[in-house]
Amino acid sequence: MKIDRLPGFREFYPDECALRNHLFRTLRKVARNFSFQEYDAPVLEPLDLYIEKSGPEIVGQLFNFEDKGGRSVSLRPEMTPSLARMVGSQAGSMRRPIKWFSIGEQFRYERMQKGRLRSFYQFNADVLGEEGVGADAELVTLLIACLQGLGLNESHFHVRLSDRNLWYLFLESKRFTENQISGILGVVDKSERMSPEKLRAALCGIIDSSKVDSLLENICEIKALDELDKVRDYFSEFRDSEAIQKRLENWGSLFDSLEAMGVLPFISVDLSIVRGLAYYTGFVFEAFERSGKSRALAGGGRYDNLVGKLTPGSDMTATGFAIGDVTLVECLKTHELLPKYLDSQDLYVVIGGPQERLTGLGIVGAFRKLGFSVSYSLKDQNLKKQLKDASQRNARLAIIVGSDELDQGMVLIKDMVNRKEVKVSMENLVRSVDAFFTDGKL
RNA sequence: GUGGAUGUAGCUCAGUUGGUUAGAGCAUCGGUUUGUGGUACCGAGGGCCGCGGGUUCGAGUCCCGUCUUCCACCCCA
Repeated sequence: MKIDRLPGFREFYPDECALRNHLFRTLRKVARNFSFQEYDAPVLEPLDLYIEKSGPEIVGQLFNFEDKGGRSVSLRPEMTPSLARMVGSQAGSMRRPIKWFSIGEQFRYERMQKGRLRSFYQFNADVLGEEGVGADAELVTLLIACLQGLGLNESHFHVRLSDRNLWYLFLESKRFTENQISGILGVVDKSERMSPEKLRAALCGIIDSSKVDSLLENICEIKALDELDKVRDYFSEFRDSEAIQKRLENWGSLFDSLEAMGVLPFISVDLSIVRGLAYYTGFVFEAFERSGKSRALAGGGRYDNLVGKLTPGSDMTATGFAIGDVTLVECLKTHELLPKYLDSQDLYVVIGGPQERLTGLGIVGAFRKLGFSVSYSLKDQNLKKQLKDASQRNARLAIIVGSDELDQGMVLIKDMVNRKEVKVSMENLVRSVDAFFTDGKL
């Protein structure tokens, strides 16, 4: 009986696995470069962890079930709740700021479409225990460095930066209630893909209809602010709101940091970004392809209340982001930024015939002990076949162990790229190969 | 969860208005007389035509169901 894999789950054949490892390797390197520490957490968690964070509606998107002990559990749909628990329960004893990252598989029970499967990997980076904009700047910079590390530059992507706190203060100054504010922000989040009539209708359901027109106007104005100076100008009329003025100072300070770090060209001010769920409390950002075609490459923001909510008594400010692998790989593909030879080896030992086989195996073993990646034919084959194999497996050098040369205590080293061949004695073999891999000369 | 499409060798696809043993290219493996590689030529393996029903003398082809994949909504931590 043929048994298919579960819908939305992925198998990684060697090429795809090599690609995945390339991504992870690069992201790890950049994260360490920023002195973030790697952590990991369970793949399976109590269902309540996610309900507590996001509300009961979330269960519809979870890969959840009951285990044999009758516990309601769920595969993790994201890393943040587990992170918040880990940090929260040791909060008192951890040196701050806490700069952590992880790379892990996440699961969501959803209908699949382009860029969205039921299983995917996320790179997560978070800074906890630092409330200043220094943490926000560090994360935005890290996000940009991660994408740059994979070969993307400012012509490929940008980071749209917004501020949920500024929205909140603005709407508060317009005397909307807490509930209305979160409703309005939900509408702002969808406004890009909503017709004006629907937008109006949605707002009518939340606030007094007499206020809808002026609010719609405000929303349009604010969404149009695409530079720091315009944001400053627009909100400078709120002189009486100390909070808004202080917030503008934060903006200035954040931009100064981003400029000093050399990432300002990647930043687009865009207050239409407010991110779906309500727990974000400050700066939020999403990375997009410049073309604007595909879904977000990455997203994140500040969530100062979440740790305390999940671990009462351990309040801790936090900000973080996640990069998903599916959209990222799509993006790298369209820009032809995937490495060509992910699978290759240093050496292929070509064995002339049955008489030379054991000598050849000795050479294979010796080079493997020295740390080279070495391949060879597992059965006797003629030279032609073996060289073809070596070439198709992207071996850099072939070592040809033939009877004629062996009689003189020699072997041939062949550069598989430019087809040059030299004869060296067995004693000099290791030295010659070493030399080739250090200075590229045979 | 709603709606629309899709499904034929490992991959990309042909397959006439239903009609004999279902085809091609690429890939794989073997060979072109046993010491030199991405080319050329020859050959081979490999398909319950997604699965299950139905209509028919006869179904890859038509009908229904189901699953898969894809697209749009919903949602997007």
